[in-house]
Amino acid sequence: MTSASDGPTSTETSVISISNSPSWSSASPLNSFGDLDAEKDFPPVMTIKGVTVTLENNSVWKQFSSCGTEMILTKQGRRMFPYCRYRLSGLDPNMMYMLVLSIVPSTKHRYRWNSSQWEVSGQGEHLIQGTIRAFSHHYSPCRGSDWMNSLVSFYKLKLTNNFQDQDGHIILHSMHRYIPKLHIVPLPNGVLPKTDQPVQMGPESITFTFPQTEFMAVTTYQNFRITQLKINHNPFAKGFRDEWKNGRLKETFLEPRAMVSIDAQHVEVKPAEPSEDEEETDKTPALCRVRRKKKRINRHWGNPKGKNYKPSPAPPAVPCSPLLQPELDDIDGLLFVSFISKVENKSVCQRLFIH
DNA sequence: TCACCTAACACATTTGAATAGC
DNA sequence: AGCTATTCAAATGTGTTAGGTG
Repeated sequence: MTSASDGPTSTETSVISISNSPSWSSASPLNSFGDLDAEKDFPPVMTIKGVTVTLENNSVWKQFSSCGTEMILTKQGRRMFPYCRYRLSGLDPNMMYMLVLSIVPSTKHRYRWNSSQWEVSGQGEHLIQGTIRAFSHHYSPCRGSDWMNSLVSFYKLKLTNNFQDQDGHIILHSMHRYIPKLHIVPLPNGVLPKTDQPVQMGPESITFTFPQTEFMAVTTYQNFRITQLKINHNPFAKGFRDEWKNGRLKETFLEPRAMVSIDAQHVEVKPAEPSEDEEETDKTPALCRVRRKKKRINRHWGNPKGKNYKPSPAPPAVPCSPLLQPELDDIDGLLFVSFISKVENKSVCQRLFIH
């Protein structure tokens, strides 16, 4: 296997020519957009040309998409949550493949949040000269057998609205809708293209798009229900969960006219993400965004576990390809291995050329 | 005034170096 | 000396929110 360091570094870019255009998607499961197909149950498994890709954390994506997924953009780059995690099968075990994630606009419009839902506010920003960045999995290229033996997680991918970004993050426009696309690019020679050389996606290349992963890029969360889901699912936001339980924020946020009933299935918390433990989500009535206009609260977060708190030790790793340095993902009580190197965890960003 | 953006903030988690014990 | 376990601090990832900008 080629180590991650063999690929382009975070500051290097290459160009991938892709024959399938972003094709403005009309399909959207986003309730807050008022789409008719919001109730569709998008399958977590797709098979194209004998290659099957499973959206491994589909249950979480479904919960988010039912509310209208939002992803925060920051200048320094923000990780996606939920992130794209796939399981692959049907690849040629001995063939080398590149796995690339691109995030393309799913509509031509710019949006604005109007009390309880998104509405079109005008023409969307154009792609700069038809090029967008794509995130190459840092173990690319890798043998088909290696990709198939482990989960493929893109959780290192970061989103930014900084168009001068030099860190290799995916650059998006705020208040625009996007959808991630997974590109599987076979490399018959096993040679990673040079960073300044276009990577031709031939007819054997495959692109997978899961409609439930569509999201709105924002700089501040607009839909209160999304904030609640993020807090409930993301371990790094655990510190905010108590606030929902003790009702302080509930009282602060809730205004009768803004309340929207929340379906029980939308707040159901399943242990699907690396964190998810966990107690049932508060059945807090959802409401549209109400910005708090009050003095900053001097909060006492207080770690109940005290200074001596130690995170639980990582369970034993599931055997995987000896070529890969495993990283554990704890999902649904099971352990999976994803291609993450603690040593070489540079994000690899490439430019994707769309014809 | 409004919509949107930015940066500082406080917390949780992760990571790795330092230390102790065997 | 070498290995393992424990402790601690720094780095990083979160959502919050006051204030800035156009």
